[in-house]
Amino acid sequence: MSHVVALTDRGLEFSELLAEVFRVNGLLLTAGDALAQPAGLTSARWQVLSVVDHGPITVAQAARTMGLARQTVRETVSSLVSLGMIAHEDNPHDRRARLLVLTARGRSALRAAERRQAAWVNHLAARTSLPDLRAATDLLRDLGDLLES
Amino acid sequence: MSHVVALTDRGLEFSELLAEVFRVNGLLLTAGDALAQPAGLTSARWQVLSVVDHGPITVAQAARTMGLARQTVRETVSSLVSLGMIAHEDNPHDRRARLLVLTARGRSALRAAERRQAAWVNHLAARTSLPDLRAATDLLRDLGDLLES
DNA sequence: CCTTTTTTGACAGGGCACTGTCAATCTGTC
DNA sequence: GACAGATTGACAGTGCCCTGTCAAAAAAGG
Repeated sequence: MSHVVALTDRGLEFSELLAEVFRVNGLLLTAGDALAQPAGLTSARWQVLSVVDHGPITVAQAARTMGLARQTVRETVSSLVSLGMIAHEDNPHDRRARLLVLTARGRSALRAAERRQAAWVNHLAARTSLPDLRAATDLLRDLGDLLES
Repeated sequence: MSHVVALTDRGLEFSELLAEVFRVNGLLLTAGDALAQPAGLTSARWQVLSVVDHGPITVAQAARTMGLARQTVRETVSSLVSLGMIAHEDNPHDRRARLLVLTARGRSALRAAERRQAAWVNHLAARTSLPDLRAATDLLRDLGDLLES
């Protein structure tokens, strides 16, 4: 056992969970893009539209809301502006930070994606046991809290 | 309820699980990078080293093993070659596809990362209930299978 | 007020994933 | 052996995430 690293049995089980998290995450991203594509969106653009839909907001505020870097949101916003889905409005409170608003095109793309997503989520959720679902969510939440500390 | 999309109660619970998967995935990536950094690695480079560690392999084979595009692995390999952690060997069976092998530097970086990871996993695993852990893994596995179909 | 600190959008550059394309090479078939 | 199809590494381009830097604007404090 020269190069084998010491993992406890528990550690091994845990590693399997981590692997599944990675796998499901990847599959979810793919599924998200598949849901977004017919609306002319990607997952990232969808998420931005969804945040802007809650009301006029600046890039920096949106980035904080989404837990992303300002620059990341800025890039996505700039492509959404090119697509005519987001427009700028002057911000009376801050001359630097213009407000983002949805255009009609942006709003209808968002609604289309949301309708598709709702059907998809309901379909998947109907195939899962509710108690198991809650238990798994709780465990992941605890794990997330543990990882954050 | 003009713009509200129809999500069942079950669908709502399910959405929470999805949010936790995204959150934990992000935290795991950050943790992985933190584990890799002292060894002079990133998560992606670490994964490539780990695959190459199982024996000489070509870029295309490694990409298939890891479930990534050839080009992605090619880029990471090229940076690892620049770092002196991976070397090329002629492949007697295919003149195009040279074999990748670990250098001494690559091997020691990999071992260092693995040692740190083992300690980290064991530490986290010790703080989690074993039955809950198995249940969550199973649910995610089923969900992954469902998503793949 | 005026100065210091913070916030903001913009720019530059890097990491990691993808797709599409191409020529070279390998493989299977006739 | 020759030809057709698959595989391979390399190149080009895209998306999405990050950090660091900068000047302008806003906010905070004296």
